Amino acid sequence: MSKMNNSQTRLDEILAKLRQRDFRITPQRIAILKAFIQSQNHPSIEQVYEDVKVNFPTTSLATVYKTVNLLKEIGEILEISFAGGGNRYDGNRPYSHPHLICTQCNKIIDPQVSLLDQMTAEVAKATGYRIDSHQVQFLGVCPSCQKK
Amino acid sequence: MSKMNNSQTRLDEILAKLRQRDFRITPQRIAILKAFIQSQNHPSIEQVYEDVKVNFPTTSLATVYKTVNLLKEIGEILEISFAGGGNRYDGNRPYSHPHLICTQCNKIIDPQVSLLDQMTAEVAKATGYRIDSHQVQFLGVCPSCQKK
DNA sequence: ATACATGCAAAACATTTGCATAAGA
DNA sequence: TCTTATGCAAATGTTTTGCATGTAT
Repeated sequence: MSKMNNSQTRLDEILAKLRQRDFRITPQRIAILKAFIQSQNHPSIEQVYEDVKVNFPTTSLATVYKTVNLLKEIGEILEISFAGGGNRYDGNRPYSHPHLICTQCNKIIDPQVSLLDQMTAEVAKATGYRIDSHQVQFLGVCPSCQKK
Repeated sequence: MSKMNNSQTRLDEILAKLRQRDFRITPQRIAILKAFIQSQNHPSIEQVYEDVKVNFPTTSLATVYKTVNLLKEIGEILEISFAGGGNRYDGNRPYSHPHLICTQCNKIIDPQVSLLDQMTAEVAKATGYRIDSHQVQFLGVCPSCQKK
């Protein structure tokens, strides 16, 4: 199962969902979706905009924002907010999951965190809150930046 | 040890740190500090501004922002960012710690999370990152809002 | 007395909105 | 054809900045 096939599958899934909900498939939306799906680097709005403009120079920033909001509403994109950085987005895994952010090169990766469910349960039990989602960010320095 | 004594102690600590670093103690800074320290509710900038204006009506929003930046720089205030909400601040525990946010009434509390250190160590070991801090937010509905 | 802080207004950003036009269904 | 999406520009909201004045030290 190649990366390209995964990307194509994911794109088709989202397009199907848009059709199903009577949203229109436009070249701009396809280009924006591709930018999100092909980026493994949790891009910012601005990065997606620059990326889309390469192949579709007339696209406006407003359309990128509108599309991002649409994708958030249908649950196909995850917004990552953290103190000290602008918003970033994950179009590949649009459900709550932890991120590990290098504060020097701004790279973001998705670590495996086996204790997270247990931790969430602990908090829910201790406080009586119903917990719907979480936002877990670790900030640090990646191996490559540590060498510099 | 009463709450008032704790507040006074915390205020004195921060004032000492400001003096030590040759920042000036102004009535506005004291009022802003008190607003942060007395609020148990992780206030927003706007809330602090409104709070300060009650006793000090000439204070400007710019001064609140400048003071917040100063307090962040000297490490005496923690900025809490999360998707779907503006920034909030914690002037009482200015070090990384988890928050539990009610998405209905916007109340924020600080739960005990015993597994967090272990989780952080797990991530550092698995990825090779040096982890300096974390931002852990749980989003849900508090017991009181669940009843409504 | 002399820096530094304040407060105002303007500027800088980020994001949203209104509306005429273009284009997908 | 008919409605929705786009793109522009204006509006909104938030945070920062420049600068003259006030004030802590």
